[in-house]
Amino acid sequence: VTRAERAVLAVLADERGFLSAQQIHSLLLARGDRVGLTSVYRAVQSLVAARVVDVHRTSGGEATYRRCGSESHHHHLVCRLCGRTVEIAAPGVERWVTSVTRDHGFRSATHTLEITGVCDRCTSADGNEISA
Amino acid sequence: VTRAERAVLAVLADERGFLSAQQIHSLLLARGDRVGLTSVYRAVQSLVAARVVDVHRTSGGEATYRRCGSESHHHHLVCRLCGRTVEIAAPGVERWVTSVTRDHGFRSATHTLEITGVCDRCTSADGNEISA
DNA sequence: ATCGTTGCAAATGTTTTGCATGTCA
DNA sequence: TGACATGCAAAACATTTGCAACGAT
Repeated sequence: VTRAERAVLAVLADERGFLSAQQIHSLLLARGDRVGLTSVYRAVQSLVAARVVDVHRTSGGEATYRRCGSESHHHHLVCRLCGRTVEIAAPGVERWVTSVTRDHGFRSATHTLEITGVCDRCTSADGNEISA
Repeated sequence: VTRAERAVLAVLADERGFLSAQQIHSLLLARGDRVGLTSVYRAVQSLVAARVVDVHRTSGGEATYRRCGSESHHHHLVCRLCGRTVEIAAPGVERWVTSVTRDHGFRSATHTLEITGVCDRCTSADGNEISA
């Protein structure tokens, strides 16, 4: 557990949305933590590997991060207008993936499943478009 | 409707998966179409704006594209060593996605599911390790 | 002394933009 | 001619890596 990882977690603990590495870095500097951008990138990498942090790719292509609600395997339902995210457990999907993978002779399989749509708030708030 | 747009659509018409801009460009060259990479980028941009093409961001951060409506919806099981790909139909997963999406009030949902592993050939061809 | 962490600078890879040229009505 | 499409080269952008210096055990 490195200093940079602790600092990144401290920032993510305060924020409930997704933050990009650069935003995390700016907030760290604002707090007075002197951590390099490189270390922020390295920290989020290992936090993601440790399943402590979730990644989400914005439509602009940058990776954004937030603290996981749970450390077990789960998937995301993401609103493509406002970015609101719901964590979803999918035991049935996990079982299906495991069996179909084995049926085809594959080993060491991993999977990613992401669902994007428009959430109820954005559906009713009509005319709202992505601005950024 | 520009020449580049027509060329990109022609490539996407043949492929049912998602292709990156660079893959589209390579396929165009292979076909004999002389189109610059820049024009491919500009073409997919306007095709996306026109809602003729769907975008998907890979976990690696690159944008991939496919023709809209060509939703012969299936998923891929990809060997991360040799690249061999098996197409998989997953009606159960589709149903689950639909219901969980609706339960959370989301509309216009799309999903991507990717499974990667090591296929039987690569497992038996011993000594092969992930190099990248 | 050793080993892991740090951060600068430089490299990488994707995508965008400036600009001069080509093309077609 | 005029407006637009093209493509090269260079820029912009997020991210990764090389490497030398640092700190703790």
